[in-house]
Amino acid sequence: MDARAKGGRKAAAPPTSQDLWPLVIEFTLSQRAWWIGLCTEFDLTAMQGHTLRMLDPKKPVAMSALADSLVCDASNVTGIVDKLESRGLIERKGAEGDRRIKMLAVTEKGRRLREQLGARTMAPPAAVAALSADSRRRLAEILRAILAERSADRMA
Amino acid sequence: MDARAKGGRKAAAPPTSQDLWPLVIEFTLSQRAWWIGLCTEFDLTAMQGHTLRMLDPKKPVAMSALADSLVCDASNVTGIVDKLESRGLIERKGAEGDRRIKMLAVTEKGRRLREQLGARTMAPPAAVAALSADSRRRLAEILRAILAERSADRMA
DNA sequence: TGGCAAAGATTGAAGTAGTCAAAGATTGGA
DNA sequence: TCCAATCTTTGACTACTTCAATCTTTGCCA
Repeated sequence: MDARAKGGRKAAAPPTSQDLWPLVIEFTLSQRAWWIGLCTEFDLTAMQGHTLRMLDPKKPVAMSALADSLVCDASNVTGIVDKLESRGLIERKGAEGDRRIKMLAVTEKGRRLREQLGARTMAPPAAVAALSADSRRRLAEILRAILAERSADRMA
Repeated sequence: MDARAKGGRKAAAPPTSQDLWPLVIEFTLSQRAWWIGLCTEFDLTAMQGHTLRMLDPKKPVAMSALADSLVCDASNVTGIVDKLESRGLIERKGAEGDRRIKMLAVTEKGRRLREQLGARTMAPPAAVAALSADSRRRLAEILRAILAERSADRMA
């Protein structure tokens, strides 16, 4: 709305990076509500949804690895996994060589739910589907660059 | 990493919208950790940060309006506002004509903190600053289109 | 004008997430 | 064998979330 107030003509002057970035921020922050709503449809919390999204049915991972993926404390993962396991969506399995480790495997039931969630998540909005091949390539490059920059920051 | 595994040559074939959208999702979900980290630097939780971000120092809003902005329950706002108020960052004020309403005003201390947070939030990553004017315009158009689509969904 | 429904904010209860510190189990190397 | 390191869990505490219930105030209307 601010954008329109400032002059939302169809093809306005190119925004400066100072103007563009707030739009990116607004966009990403607005995704929060969308993701929560989507997960709720599947009776999942946002975090449970993230967790299911991260787990690859074909490749079980350790709890600690999941904690890294979710960028949260290992102790936190215990509770989240508890809930998903009690619903029969995933299960803990002992690791081959190391009995300290619990590997997380997606059950068949979990796999089906995960697939449905994924289908809804990945359905591109019409605005994306309508992009030209060139626009898509550019957007992909930009997003990858920012992602790389961000994760470099995290390492530092 | 999957992207690279699949063939991350510098100027690859344009991604299909089926390929692009997951990247957008990955991007936005990754912002969660970034936002939490940023807010933590200012001793704010993510939600308190959102709240301060939403409040315009020049234009107080009602609690209920804030609840709408944050897409959360009104009862939730009470607690969040309590904490920010106890730190002297915002304050409740009675509305002119309606004594039911509490208007939220940003204090001078809050305004300064908000400004610092905003400066950090809005600092465009190098990847964005480096974009051509044309790329910036395209990206802005895309994001606005998706935002509009999403909010239309919410209304429906 | 007196009464009542609706609106705005708060409270309380219950559940989910998040951190940190400490403990238990297991491993691997000195 | 012993001991430090690793992986997971537990416990205590705070924050966020929703829902139902409450309280005040407002606005309508009979």
